[in-house]
Amino acid sequence: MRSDAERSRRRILDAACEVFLERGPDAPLDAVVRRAGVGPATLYRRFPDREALVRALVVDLLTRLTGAAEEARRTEEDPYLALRRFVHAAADLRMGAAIVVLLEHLVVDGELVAVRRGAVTAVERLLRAAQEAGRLRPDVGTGDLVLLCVRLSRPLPGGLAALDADGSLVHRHLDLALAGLAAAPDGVSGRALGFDEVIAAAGRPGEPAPERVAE
Amino acid sequence: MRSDAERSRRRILDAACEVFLERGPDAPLDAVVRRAGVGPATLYRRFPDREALVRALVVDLLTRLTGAAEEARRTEEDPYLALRRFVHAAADLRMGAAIVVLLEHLVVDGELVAVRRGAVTAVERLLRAAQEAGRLRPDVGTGDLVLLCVRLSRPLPGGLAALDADGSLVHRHLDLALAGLAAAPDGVSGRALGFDEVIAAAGRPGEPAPERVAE
DNA sequence: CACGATGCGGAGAGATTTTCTCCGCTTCGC
DNA sequence: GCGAAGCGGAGAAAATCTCTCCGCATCGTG
Repeated sequence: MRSDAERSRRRILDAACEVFLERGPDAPLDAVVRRAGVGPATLYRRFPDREALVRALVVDLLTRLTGAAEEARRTEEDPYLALRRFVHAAADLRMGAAIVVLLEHLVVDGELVAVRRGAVTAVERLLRAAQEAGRLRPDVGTGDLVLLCVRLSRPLPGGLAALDADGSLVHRHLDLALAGLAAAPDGVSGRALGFDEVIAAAGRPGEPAPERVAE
Repeated sequence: MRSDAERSRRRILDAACEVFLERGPDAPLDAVVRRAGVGPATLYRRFPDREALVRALVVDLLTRLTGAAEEARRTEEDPYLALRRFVHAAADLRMGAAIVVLLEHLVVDGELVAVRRGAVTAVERLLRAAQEAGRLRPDVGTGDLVLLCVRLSRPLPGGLAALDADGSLVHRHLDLALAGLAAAPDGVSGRALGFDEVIAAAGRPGEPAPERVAE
């Protein structure tokens, strides 16, 4: 692949990530094109239809996410700090987009299942280590962690986004939430949420579709 | 106003709240109509244009929000518990919508300023009381609180929304975040964010428009 | 209970937005 | 420098959105 083609591809994926985060998975591809600063033809040449783009984006993000989790585990001694480092990295990767986009209009094929499993495993390992070290309250699950990341890493709506132009506010609020996840005196309603439950929910967009797994 | 007209109005406002939260403030009014289960003519009869609808929604939500803050202060002895009660009530009111919608396409007129000031004052009073009681870390501001509410009370994207069909997950995650806001050992990056900063950001949608205050 | 007035929903015209393709020019890699 | 691959813009076709007209239903009152 020629270098300019690779550059275009990267630009399109980055733009798609932001646009899908801001406007949902049905956002016009035209908006992606504008954000990426490329011509429409460039997008449609590389990604024949919406599904191809979405699939490429999800694989890209989940792969990098898994990498971030493993790197955090290698880099930090303290399991809690490792988790924290990972969470911040996940926010920078705009983890929310992977989820937003994974959920709708996407047939889950073998490749996707594999990539997803890699990410799930890596995150579960991080969380469990932090809990076993007693640095994290035991009544939170991986699902809680992921959903908090999704919620906190989505861009703020409208003009509020300007408050966080450099992304530092996301990190501040992640820190606050992490402080809540650390062993803390207060009781919390509900029960720990597992990653598997999140995945199961991801499979059924509205009501109808069951987890559409091809093969 | 006839009783069925009142019912329609309520349905439309509730639907608009959800739709704007899910799809942003530019969501087609057609979607609001479908969600509300009314005919298009009913919406356009009651609200001549998008602005009228948005304005009515914002006033409605901010008024109820202020009421919730004051009620929380009256009901709970402990200032921290009062704050907590309020935050949960705000989530139920889908506070995010007020903000999302306030930010764009809305000329801030006298009525809006008044309603907004009422809400700001009530919330600041709650937060300050909790901090003075030493129940809340001093390095968080009203802006932090509001932004966390906005982020946590927005509906989860796509199929994930099913995880929180009854809204209990929002409350669980608010509890977790509140535990982080309570006086806690961990350091947090950044500085306390004031409410006024959020409001200022609210005024400028993208880059261009200054806070467009009529009168 | 019946009547006048108010409100409602559906069909659909017109405007706008979105998708997707063709083609002449540019850029890359050898 | 030359061939091939890639790029952007213009624009047609399709889909979506906005908003109105009108016949029927519902409400509140006498």
